[in-house]
Amino acid sequence: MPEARVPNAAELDWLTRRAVAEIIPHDEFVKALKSGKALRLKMGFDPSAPDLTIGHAVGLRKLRQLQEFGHKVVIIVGDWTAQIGDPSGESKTRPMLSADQVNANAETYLRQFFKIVDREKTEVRRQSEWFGAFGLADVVRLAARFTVAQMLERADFAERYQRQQPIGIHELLYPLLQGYDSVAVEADVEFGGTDQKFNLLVGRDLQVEAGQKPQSVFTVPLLVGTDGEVKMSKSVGNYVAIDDPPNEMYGKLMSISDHLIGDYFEYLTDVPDEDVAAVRETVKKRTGNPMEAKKRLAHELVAQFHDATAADEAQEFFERTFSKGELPDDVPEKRVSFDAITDDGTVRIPTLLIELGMTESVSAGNRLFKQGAVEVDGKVAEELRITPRDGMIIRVGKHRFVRLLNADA
RNA sequence: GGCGGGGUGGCAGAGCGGUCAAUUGCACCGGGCUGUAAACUCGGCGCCCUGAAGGGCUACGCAGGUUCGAAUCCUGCCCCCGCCA
Repeated sequence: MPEARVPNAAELDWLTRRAVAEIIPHDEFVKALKSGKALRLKMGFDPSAPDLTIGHAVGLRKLRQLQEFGHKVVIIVGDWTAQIGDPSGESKTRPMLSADQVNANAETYLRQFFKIVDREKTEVRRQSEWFGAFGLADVVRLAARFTVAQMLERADFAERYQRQQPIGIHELLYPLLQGYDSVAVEADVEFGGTDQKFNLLVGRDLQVEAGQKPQSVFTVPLLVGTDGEVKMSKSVGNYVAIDDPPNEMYGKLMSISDHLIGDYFEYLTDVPDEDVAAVRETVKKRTGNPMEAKKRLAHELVAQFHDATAADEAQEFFERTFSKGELPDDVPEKRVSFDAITDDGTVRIPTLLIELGMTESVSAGNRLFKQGAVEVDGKVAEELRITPRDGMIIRVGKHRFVRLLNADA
């Protein structure tokens, strides 16, 4: 039997409390950790939306921590359900995907996944391995294991039922399929956000049915998005992507609501509990500038998802361009043919902005000009037509700038 | 199968023959204030013609029709939702 290192008291506390919402049953999980057996940590994903946000990172970090003790992650590609999609069209989160799309998405997803999780200690499985051979009889047999009342226990089903909103029969099936995945891979623990609790619990029942030891359910808190209002998600747009480049990631983190700072530190960094508590206190009582805490947070996270150098540079970039309003060291350069865009030596600003990819339409460019948002070489443009010059700096708004180069030269 | 409600800009949601490129809120963009936080405030927010005045084009599920004129009325079609069976 593969062995895992047994955590000491402090480590155990860290693993089971920090960035954890709930562990069911808690005692069993702790016992398993202490047994020294390498556990199979299951997590599934839907390959229809392959972009990972730092919200996902909360759970992935936990997986990584457990891997450090020798446990094994089993990641399941939900390829089978993704190819069925959602025929009712009720849910936009389950479009029907072709096999090629699924593969491409899965690859993208895993590339990001392994930025945090250790590939060497991970087993990648596909749902189609077991559902490919499933027949109608198998599905009915699986469904027979549950009652309508049980399904209605799930919060969002209950809510929709009460509000008399439609619930597709197939939607009732998805939790069962996900639960069956646990049987198929013989999971010891399944991970997910708190919104996944019900689905994760289904796995336990099915495992018992199949004569397996039921998995523990491990839920992590849902991260609130940068707007400070609702759960971070790509569709809402209030997210920081794991793949965001350093400057962008740093900037987005600097713009989060103050009241999120504590949670972000707690869920996404290894900063000690005392420090997190101190940050919360500072923000709450306003004994210091929350901006300083945010800078530390942003630096921590950029270092984590990129590296320390990138974090330093992003911080420098931020301070320079936003705090001081200066130009950054490396203004992006854009080479444009002056001959092609000019008319007796001058060019209209909207035309130029489109050429530089700084705006979409002439109308939009005109608006920006009228609003005084366009700066040429550090001065607000007063005239609609300007004479382009090699090396000229064009700035739109507070932080979009380009160094114009003549492609004809 | 019967009865009723509805499809409008990224979303929500007004308009119900001209003054509607379409009220309003959210989101978004720009200016101000600032800590690229929140709050606030001012302006903008289809595309194009000469930055304004002015004009043109496309747009209110789809296709036709009535009318000088339709998002608004009529006909057909498609789709959604609720109630009853």
